[in-house]
Amino acid sequence: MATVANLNRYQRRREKTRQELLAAAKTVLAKKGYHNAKITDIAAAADIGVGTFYLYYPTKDALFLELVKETAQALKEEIDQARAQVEGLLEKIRAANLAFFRFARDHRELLKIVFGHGNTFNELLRQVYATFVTDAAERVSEGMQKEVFQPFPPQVVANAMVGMSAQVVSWWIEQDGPSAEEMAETMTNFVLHGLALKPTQRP
Amino acid sequence: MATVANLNRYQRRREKTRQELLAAAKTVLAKKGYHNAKITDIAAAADIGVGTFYLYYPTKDALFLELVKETAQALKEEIDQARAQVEGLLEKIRAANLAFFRFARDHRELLKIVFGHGNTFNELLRQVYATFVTDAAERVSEGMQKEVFQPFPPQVVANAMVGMSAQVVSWWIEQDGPSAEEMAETMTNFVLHGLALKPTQRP
Amino acid sequence: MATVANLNRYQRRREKTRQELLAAAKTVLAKKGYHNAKITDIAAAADIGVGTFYLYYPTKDALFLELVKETAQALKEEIDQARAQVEGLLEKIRAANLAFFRFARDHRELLKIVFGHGNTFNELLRQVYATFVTDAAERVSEGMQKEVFQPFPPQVVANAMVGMSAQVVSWWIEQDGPSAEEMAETMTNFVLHGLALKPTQRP
Amino acid sequence: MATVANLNRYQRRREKTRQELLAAAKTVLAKKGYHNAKITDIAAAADIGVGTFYLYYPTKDALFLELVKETAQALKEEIDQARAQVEGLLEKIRAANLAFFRFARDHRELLKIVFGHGNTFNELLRQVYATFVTDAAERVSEGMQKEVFQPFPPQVVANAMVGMSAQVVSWWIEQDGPSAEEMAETMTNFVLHGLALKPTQRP
DNA sequence: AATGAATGAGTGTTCATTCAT
DNA sequence: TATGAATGAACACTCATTCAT
Repeated sequence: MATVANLNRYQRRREKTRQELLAAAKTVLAKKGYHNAKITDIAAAADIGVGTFYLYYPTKDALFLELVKETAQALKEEIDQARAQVEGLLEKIRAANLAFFRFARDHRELLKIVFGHGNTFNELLRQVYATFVTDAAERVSEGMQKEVFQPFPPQVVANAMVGMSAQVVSWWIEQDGPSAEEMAETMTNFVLHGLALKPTQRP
Repeated sequence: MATVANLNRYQRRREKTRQELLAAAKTVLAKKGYHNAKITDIAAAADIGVGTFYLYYPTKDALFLELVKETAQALKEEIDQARAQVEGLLEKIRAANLAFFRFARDHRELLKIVFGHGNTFNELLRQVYATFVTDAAERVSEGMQKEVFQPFPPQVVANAMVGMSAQVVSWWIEQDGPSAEEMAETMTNFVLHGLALKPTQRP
Repeated sequence: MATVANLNRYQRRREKTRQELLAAAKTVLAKKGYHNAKITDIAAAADIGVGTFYLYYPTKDALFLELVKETAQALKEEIDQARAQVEGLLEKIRAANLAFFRFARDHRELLKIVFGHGNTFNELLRQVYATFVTDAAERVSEGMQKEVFQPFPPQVVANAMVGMSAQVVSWWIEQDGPSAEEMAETMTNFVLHGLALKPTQRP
Repeated sequence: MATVANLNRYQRRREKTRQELLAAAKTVLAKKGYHNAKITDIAAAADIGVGTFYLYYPTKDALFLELVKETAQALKEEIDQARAQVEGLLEKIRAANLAFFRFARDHRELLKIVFGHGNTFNELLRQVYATFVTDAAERVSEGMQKEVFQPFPPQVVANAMVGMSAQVVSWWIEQDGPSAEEMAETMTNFVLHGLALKPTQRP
């Protein structure tokens, strides 16, 4: 009994500290980014000693890893659940997207860690992407004015186009897969006409 | 005259060294990534002294910045040019995509720098993205088998979907813009039906 | 009575824990060496809490000190006893040596702690000594073949010579005693002819 | 020419710093011992920056290693040379011993590093050894008074006996070699009668 | 008496940048 | 202009020890 009680007491304390640490880590990482967030900062924010940090995470990387993995895991679960609630592939996509953005809305902080600042590298990428997004947005707007494109929010679509291009190409350059021409064709069709076979059930 | 000739000689030498330096930097950065590429490595690869490096670039970041900006600039020019060659917004998109992938094919090294490894951070994101891509690819394949989706290469579409989601959401969480519901709606429509108003001129 | 019984019980418990702790410490220290043996390891091996360790020893050093002193004490007692059993100085030396090696045989673990690994410093010394021992062993073997030296096991004699030299010199460099020449003379004579006045009673 | 001159200039600078660093390291290590000598101390003593230290030695251990190995090497060379100068195995032993103690006299600092303080471990061993040495010295003195032992300086012989026992036993406990009884016999004979076959040429 | 969570001073090492030559 | 030796601030991590329970 005593032993059980003791264990529980220690466990409770540990769990409490763990929670505080995690919360502090989230805040600090979201604000400063991985590289600028020093262990000292995190420990200070959690109001614990530096050494204590290392009772919970073996390295700084490990903390970051857990945070990112946990976020990804949580997001995936939300999406899976949302998808399971509805019938039909198209409906599932709609549900997944909704879950995704709701998750983002509710966990801004976590996502800021994942897409985090505080890194020369990321800061730079952000700028470069921004350039392309701006450009894309103009083209898209133009297309909408001329009534060639659907009336989407141009910013959103522009970001979508840049994001998909970047990801696809960063995957592709490591591949010995399709030719540049095939890739371009695929992407063009996908962007213009989308995934759905029948252009019907648009709400 | 002699002065001019001298100046030219010096200028030529300077320019030559700068080029060698840039070339060496590309190689080293592509191989090791930003964080693992030390100034010493780059200088050694360019066969110049460390001190000399700083005669050409004020900081390590500056070099990286130039490299990335230059890449972005070159890419943008290629795309703009390609776009200018053809008529019609849809055609322009096709042309842009083609230019984009051709550029990627011809400048793998540069792109590897931009999407570079050698960074705990990026390695991690890569993994996380990979998880989502795998998942997405399965859904997409399923939709194609059931003839609900267009017959695209699933890998490509999956990467595209993950990339666009990540970019859009990372833009959105910094915004005070559309609600999660609106975003989800937009993205769903965009993914399903694409940008084009009329689903006609599919080749 | 009850009080005495209680005290005894507590004392007995305390003594038992102390013994377990000491035994655990011996094992861990012998295996890992002083520097690599963490208090946590020792406590875990003794199946007690870290804090409990400090109820028995004020510091890590104190534990080590006790262990070494205890070992030295035990060894000394064995030797003294053995010496007391026989008559004659030469016999006493023989008895002491015998007791010494029997103690070593029976307490390998303790001696390993004293001459312990797990220490950059000691590892290094060990190597350096080994070099000299190897060299000495060769000379000694040569002398035996030429029948200039007694037929001892060369390895043993070589270790003895290196060990005595190291100890003597490390004592001497702190001294303002005999000159180098005198020291050399003494050591040479000691090594060649030994301590005994008459070279008789060799068995 | 210019290149050669440059190289030489840099090389000269490097060599100079290297020497200063080495000298400073010797002093600091001899005074404080390995563990208490911080890189900062050594760098400060050499009047260089911390970073500079690492231009010459990859780690703190490496410095220590080089110092010890170098010392051992130098000592060995001196001894070998001295030995080569004379004929006869016994004479060679005498010469080696002389070289050894002269080296010690001339390089106290280096030897202090090797047998260094500043280490709980060593401090302790020193004490324990001292106990045994004191004891041994008494026995030896007694034997001399009774004219059973040669008239050696008791301190020296006592240190020699403790040193050889420690080294031999620390070698032996790692061995599957001779029995305790054999070891004791060997050591006794060696201590009493020495290495030489004929007890003649005593000066 | 026993526990183990918490502590934080202390240190080896890195590397972008500077500067005397 | 070119060099590379020198710099030192910065930081992650360790672990013996304390102390509230």
